[in-house]
Amino acid sequence: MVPSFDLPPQYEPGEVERRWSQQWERARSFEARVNAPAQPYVIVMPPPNVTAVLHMGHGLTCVIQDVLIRCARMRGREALYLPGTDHAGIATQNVVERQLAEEGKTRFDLGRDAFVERVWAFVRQTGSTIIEQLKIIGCSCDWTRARFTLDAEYSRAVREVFVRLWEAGLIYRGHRVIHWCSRCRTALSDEEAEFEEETGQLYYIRYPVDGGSTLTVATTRPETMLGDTAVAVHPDDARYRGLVGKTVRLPIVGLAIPIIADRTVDPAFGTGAVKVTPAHDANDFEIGARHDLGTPLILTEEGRLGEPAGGAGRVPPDLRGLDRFAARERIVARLGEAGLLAKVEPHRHAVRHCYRCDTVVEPRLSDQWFVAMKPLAEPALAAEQDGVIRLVPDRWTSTYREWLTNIRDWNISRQLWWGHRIPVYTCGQGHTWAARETPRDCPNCGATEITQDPDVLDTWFSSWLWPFATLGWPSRTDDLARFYPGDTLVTAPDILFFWVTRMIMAGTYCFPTGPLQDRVPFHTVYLHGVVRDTAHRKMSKSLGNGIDPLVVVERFGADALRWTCVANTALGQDVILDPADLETTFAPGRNFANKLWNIGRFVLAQLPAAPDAVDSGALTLADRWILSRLQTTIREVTTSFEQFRLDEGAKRCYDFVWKELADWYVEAVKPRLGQGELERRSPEQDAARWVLARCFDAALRLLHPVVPFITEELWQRLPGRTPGALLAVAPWPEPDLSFEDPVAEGRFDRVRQAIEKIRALRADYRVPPNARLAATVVTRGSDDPSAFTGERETIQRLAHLGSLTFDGESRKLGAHATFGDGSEVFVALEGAIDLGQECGRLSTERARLDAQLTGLAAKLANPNFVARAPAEVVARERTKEREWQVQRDVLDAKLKALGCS
RNA sequence: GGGCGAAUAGCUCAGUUGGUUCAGAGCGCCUGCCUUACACGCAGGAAGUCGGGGGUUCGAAUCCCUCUUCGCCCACCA
Repeated sequence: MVPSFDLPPQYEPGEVERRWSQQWERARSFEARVNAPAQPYVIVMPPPNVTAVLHMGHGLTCVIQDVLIRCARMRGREALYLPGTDHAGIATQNVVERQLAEEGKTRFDLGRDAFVERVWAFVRQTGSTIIEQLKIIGCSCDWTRARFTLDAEYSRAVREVFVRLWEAGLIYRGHRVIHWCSRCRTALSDEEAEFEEETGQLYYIRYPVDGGSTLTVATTRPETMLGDTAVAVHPDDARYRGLVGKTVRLPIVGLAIPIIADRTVDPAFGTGAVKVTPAHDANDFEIGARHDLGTPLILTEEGRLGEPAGGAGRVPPDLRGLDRFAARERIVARLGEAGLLAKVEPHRHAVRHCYRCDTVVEPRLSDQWFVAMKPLAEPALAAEQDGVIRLVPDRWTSTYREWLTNIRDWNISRQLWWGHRIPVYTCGQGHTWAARETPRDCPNCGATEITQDPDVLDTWFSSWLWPFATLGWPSRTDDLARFYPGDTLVTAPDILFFWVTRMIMAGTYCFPTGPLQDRVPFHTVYLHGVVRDTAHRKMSKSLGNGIDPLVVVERFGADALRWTCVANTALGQDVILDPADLETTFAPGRNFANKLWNIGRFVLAQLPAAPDAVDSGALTLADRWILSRLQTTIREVTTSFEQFRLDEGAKRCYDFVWKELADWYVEAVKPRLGQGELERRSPEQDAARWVLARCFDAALRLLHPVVPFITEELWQRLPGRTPGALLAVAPWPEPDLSFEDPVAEGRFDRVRQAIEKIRALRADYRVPPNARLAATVVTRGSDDPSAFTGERETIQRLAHLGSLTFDGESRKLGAHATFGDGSEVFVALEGAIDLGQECGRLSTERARLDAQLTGLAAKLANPNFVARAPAEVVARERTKEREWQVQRDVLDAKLKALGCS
C-alpha cells in the first residue's frame, strides 16, 4: 500500500470551494495595490443589474474574465478585476412596480419620493445577491472596490459628464417622435427598442376625396388614423397626380386633410398612398415638417386613445380611453361598417418591442433630451482605425464601424423615477441650465423658485462611464492614475452598442488630452459567444431553458462549471449547453477535477521524500520525456491564453495532465518507486519524485486560472509551502529550455507505441488480462536500441508481460511499428493465442493496404507532385510508402503463419 | 433589403497561416478489466464521401463561386 494519507478517493468540492473563497478574501489576494511596482492589468466587470440573479450568461462572461485576470496576476501584473452592479433603471423599477402591483398599488399611489425610497430598500436588501454568487463561482474580483452606478460618488461623475456635454452644446432638447413604451411609460433609445419579426395585418382604408372618388391608403396601425394630417403620394406617381392639392375626409373623424406629394413615399408599397400621422411615426413627422402639417397626439402615455391638446375633435368620445389594440379593432370594425375598409392582408414586418418588458413600442412625439453623438463617435472610430482598440474576433470591427458611422443621436431621458435625475433646472423666468450641484437660485436672473427636470437618465448614461467613474473620476484619484486606462473588456456582443462603443466614446470624451491610447478605456475588446441551449436558443428565464449556475455548483462544483464554460468557448463562438442533461454537460469538468485530485493523492504520497534538486544524469527516458512535454505545454497554454483561445489552453492542460502525466508518466514511474517504501532512496527514485513534483506543481499553476479551487487545495498540500503562500498569486511557470528534449520525446514515443502494440495484440487475440505472456521486442534501425532495453520494466508493467526479451533479427507473428527515421519495432507475443478468427480480418486489411499503396504509388509517379511539392512532403510520402510496404510484409507473414491463403 | 455566423463521428463541439499532432476531443456505443491515485476509473475498439455542386492547386475540412438549411445583427418601407 502507498503510505496512508488523509485524502478521500473522491474529490468533494463543496467544502473546499467555500474555504478558499473565504481564504482568498481574508488574504486580500485580489485587492489591487496602488503602490505596487508591477504593471497593472485591469478588467472591469460588466456590472450586472442590481436585481439580477446569477445566470449562465453572467457565469460565462465572468469566468472568461476571471481566467484572464488570474493568468495576468500570476504572470506578475498588478491585476484589478473591478466588480459592481448597475441600478438598471427600467428593469429595477419594473421589479418594484410588480411588487407594488401585488399589493394593489401603483408607483403613483406612493408618490415619487416614497417610491424611490422603496426601490432603495429593495436594492439594499437584495443588491448583494449577485455579488455573493460571483464569489461562489470563484471570481477573483477586488470586492473592496465594488461600485454601484447610483453611489454618491458615481452620481457625481454622471452629473459631471452631463454638464460637460451640456456646456459643449452636445445635449439638446429634441421635439421628435421617439420610441415610447406604454407599459413602462417612458421613452426608449433606438437601441432599447428591439426589432422582432412578426406577421401582422396590412389594412387598406378608403379615404373619401372631397368632390367624389376615394383614395385608398395602406397601414399596419389603423388606429393612428385619428392623428392623420395628410395623405401623401409620390410626386411622380401618375395614378394620383390629379389628386395632389385636393383634400380627403378622414373617416370616423370627418376632418378634411390635404393630399400632398412627397418624394419619400414609395409608389410600389401598398397603394402608393400613405396616411401621414406626424405625431406617431418618425417618417411622417419628417413629412409633416416639410409640409407644415400639425402634430396631433392621439395616443396617451398609457397607450390609450386620447383627444389631443387643443381638442380638434379627432377622437370620438366613445373611443377615448380605449387601449390602442382594442381601438384598432373598434376602428377597423367601424370602417368596415362604413364600407371604407377595402381589404386586409397578412403582412410580415419588424415591430419594435421594449427590451425590458417586450411591450410593442409606440412611436410618439415628445420632448426629450438628446446627446449629439457624431462628435463623440469620431474618436471612437479613429481608435479602431489607428489600432488603439482591437476587437476580438476581428469580424466585429465592420459592425463597430458601421454603427459608429451611421450613429444617431441618443435619447437619454427616461420618464422614470429610479435613476439619476437629469440635472437640468428651470426658473420661473424660463431660464434653463444644467448644474453639477443642486442650485439655490437661477444663475441668470437670481430667481429662487426653480424646478428640476422630472425625468431620469438612461441607465446606459451612467454605465458608459464605468471604466473610470468606478475609479473616482472626476476626482484625480490614485486609482484613476494607476488603473486607467484598463486592458481588456470582455462581454457578449449583445451589448456592443449599448455599452462597449459608448464606453469608448465616454473615455475619449472625458479624457480629452493625450494620445488616444491613454484616453480609450481599454485596448482590447473580446466578444465571446452567447450561452444557448441545444436548439441554439438563447438561454433565458422567459424561455425556461436556463441552467442555474448555483445548482451546477451544488452538484458538480464551481470548478466543473468553470471548466465547462471555458472548454466550450471557442474564440467568439456561441456556447451550447444542454439544460436537460446537466450530467453530460458538466460531468467532464467534475471528472477532470477528480482526476487531478487522484493524481494529487498519488504524487503527495511520494513527495515527502522528494529532493529539492536532482542530478540530470539520473533522469530516465520517461523523466526526460515528461519534462520535455511540460515545457511544450507551458508554451502552448501561455500563448493560447494570450490569444483568448481559452478552450485550447484548457484542453492542452487537460491532455498533459491526463493523457501524458497520469496515463504514461505516473504509470511508468510506479515500478521504480516501488510500493510505499519511502525510506528507500535511489538516484532513480529521487529523480522520479523530483520530476513528479515539478510537473504536478507546474500543471496546477497552469490550470489555476480555469479551476482555481481544486488547484489551490492541492497546491497547498505540496511540501515546502511557506505559510500563507497562495497559488492564486504564485508565479506562472516559465518554459525551461534545458528540459526541451525532442530526442527523448521520440524515443519514449517508441516505447509507448511498443506497449500499445502489445496491448492491442492482447485484446485482438483475447489474451486473458492476467496471462503474463512473454514478448520479444525486435528493434531494427533504431539509433539506440537501449532506449527499449532501458525501459524493460516500464514495458513489462504497462503491457502486463511476464517476461520481455529483445531481439535484433527474428521476425515472428506480432505487432509492428515503424518510425519516421526508418527504425522499427516488432513485437512478438509468445504464448498460446487463438488465431482462428483472424484470417478474414487480416485479408481485408491486406486488401485495403494494397489499394492504398496503389494510390500512393500513382501519386509518387506523378512528375508534377515530385517537382512541385516541397521536398520534405515528397520524402514523407516515400517514407509512408515504405512503411506501408513493410506493413504489407508483416500482414503477409501473419497470414502465412495462420495458414491463410 | 444589407451584413455576419454556423453546417465535421449517434450527440455537443475543436480544427489559427492550404502539406508530418488532418480527419480530432468529450459524451454515448461495443469488448475486456475493481491492475498497489482515481469505476467521476483503466485498456482495447467501432464509428465521419468534413451540408450539396462546381472551381483554383501537384495537394482543399481549410481558398474562390454557387445552392440548401438553421441562427444572429442592422435597416424609417407605411
